[in-house]
Amino acid sequence: MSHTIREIAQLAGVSKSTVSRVISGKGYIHPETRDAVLKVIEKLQYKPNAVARAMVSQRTHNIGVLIYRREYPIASHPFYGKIVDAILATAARMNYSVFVTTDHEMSLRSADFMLEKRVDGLILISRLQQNVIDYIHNFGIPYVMVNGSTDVDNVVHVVNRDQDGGMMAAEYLTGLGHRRIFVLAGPQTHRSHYLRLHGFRDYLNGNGSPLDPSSLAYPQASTFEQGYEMMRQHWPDFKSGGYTALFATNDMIALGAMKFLIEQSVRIPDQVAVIGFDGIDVASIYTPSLTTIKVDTEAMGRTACTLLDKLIDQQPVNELDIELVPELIIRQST
Amino acid sequence: MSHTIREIAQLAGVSKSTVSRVISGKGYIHPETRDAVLKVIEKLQYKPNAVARAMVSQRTHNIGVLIYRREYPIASHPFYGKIVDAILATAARMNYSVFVTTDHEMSLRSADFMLEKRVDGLILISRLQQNVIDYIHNFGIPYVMVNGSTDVDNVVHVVNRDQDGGMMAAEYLTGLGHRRIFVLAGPQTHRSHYLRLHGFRDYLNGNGSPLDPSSLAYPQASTFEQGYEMMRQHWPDFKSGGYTALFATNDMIALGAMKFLIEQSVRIPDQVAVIGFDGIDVASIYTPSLTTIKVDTEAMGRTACTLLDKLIDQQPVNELDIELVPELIIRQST
DNA sequence: CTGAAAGCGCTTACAG
DNA sequence: CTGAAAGCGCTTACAG
Repeated sequence: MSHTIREIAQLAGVSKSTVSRVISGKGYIHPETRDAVLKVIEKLQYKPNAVARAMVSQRTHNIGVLIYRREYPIASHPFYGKIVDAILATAARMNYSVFVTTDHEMSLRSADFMLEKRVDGLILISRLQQNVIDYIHNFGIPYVMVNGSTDVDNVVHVVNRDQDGGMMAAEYLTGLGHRRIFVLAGPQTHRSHYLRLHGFRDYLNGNGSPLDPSSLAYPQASTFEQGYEMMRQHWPDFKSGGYTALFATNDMIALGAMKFLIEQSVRIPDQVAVIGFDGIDVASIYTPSLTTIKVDTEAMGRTACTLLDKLIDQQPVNELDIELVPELIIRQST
Repeated sequence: MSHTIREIAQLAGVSKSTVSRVISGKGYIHPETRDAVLKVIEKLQYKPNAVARAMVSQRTHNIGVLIYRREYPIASHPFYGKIVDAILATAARMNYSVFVTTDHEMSLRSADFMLEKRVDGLILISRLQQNVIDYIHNFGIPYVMVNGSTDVDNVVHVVNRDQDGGMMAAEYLTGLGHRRIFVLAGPQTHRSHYLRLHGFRDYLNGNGSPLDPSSLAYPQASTFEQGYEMMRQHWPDFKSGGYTALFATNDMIALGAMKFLIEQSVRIPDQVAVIGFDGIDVASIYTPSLTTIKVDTEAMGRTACTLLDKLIDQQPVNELDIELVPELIIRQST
């Protein structure tokens, strides 16, 4: 079982204060006293109770990750899961433990959970409801938003340069000689899908070959199933439209569409080149592997952690909007 | 900012004890007093400090999930991530918060982390080092093992019936008429890979068509890359061997091998049928989608949580070895 | 260099 | 039905 500082003190023949001092390393202490105490600690495998420590220091060394997800998956999400992984790794390095929670009910319950637990800070991922954000904001607890859509002033946002990414995709396809490009754009209420489409469109406009509305379809969700379904619905138009390339505003949609194309015996990339966005793992192992604009999820998680730590420490944070640069990854599909 | 029970008491004109009682709902209390207190609580958006509560109740309502992973990913792992998701969902329902940690250094550091945090219990996933397990065991904290390889007595284990799953795969392929089956078996030091192979082999033996050693290859890791690579190495033998089916002891290996086969223009399932094991998401969206023996990861996570809760509550747990039944999912690859 | 005391924010008997 | 007191396991001034 677990021991207390009191037992250690008794066994070492000193006071609790002394034990506390040798553990914290603060204040002077006689070497012999220290050794005696250390010996007892070692023997009893004593570990200071973090709860008691948090109580007095008003610091839990816990951070909470709150992800908005209407449904499964949460942690294992191909995109957000990577951010969580990066947070986990960085947090561990900084000696924080992390609570992972989801807010699927769009309620305040999950937020309450964290707030009651007295985490030192929060990382909010994805498009949480405004009321949840306001709620957390009012609590005055430090937090950082990752890939969020909402504009709250004076808050640290970590996002991807989605518009630039859209332009990169357009530039790449255009450079490959493609002139007839079909686009599958996910829900435009999502900041990412919106910006990616706009970047793509802007580039084409600037290039003198604007995107025709008939070359654009909107899957209702950014899922594999919707990508497949949308491609199926637009297949007749696609075939007769002379398209040689497909851009989807995320990998899952691209993959779904690609599956449909393969099933129609379309040769990729010979007949149709396909490019996605996100850079999830599946994209790299698919057959053909998917060319994509990769978001630096590792940096997102890492940066979010680092900044949150600064906020917790009340250190100044000079930049509030951190924008990460995506990268074009060329694979078999183009 | 956050308030204390003291402030609430003062504003409501009662004692701290009374406030505590209306919050906990324990003991009698005059309706008017209750209303007055509740009003103040509501107005101040007061939330009891969970740390202080944990301190006195000796219950944190936190559980820790410790996953063994030599490297990335941790939470986003296609298989373990699903278990984590199920744990997250179940834990939330039971009012537990969950810490997610990994043990990649095979050290005791991650365990210490949890132990100091005073979680009420631990869920250990995958093949943690024996010393880590012993260490945790000695601490006397309740824990449950999921998909672990180690045999510790008197501990709750939640596992998949891997041997049965292997038999199911063999039975299915045999039933389809396949007689020449090639097998890619992941590291045999892993309990799962070992049992899956044995179940498969046992069935074939019982069926009078034992597996020839030349029909068996061992990828060094249970990864996509290794599956691809092993298939590539054995391709000459495979081609000349008249094989009509391939069984891999997990989906990632199967997928990697399948990619290689597709690249050789092998038609799946017409020329070669492929079956994996695990039931990860990628398997269902691949082209062709992969037939597999699906492990009930949802039940694993859920069961682990439920049992851990019982252990924490000191309730009797009648069964120590929980074995989940896998399911054959037939898809395009067979 | 060391110890006694107060306090972090709660809950839990114990009186009344 | 309600309040005062003790205590959960630590840390932090304050004396000495």
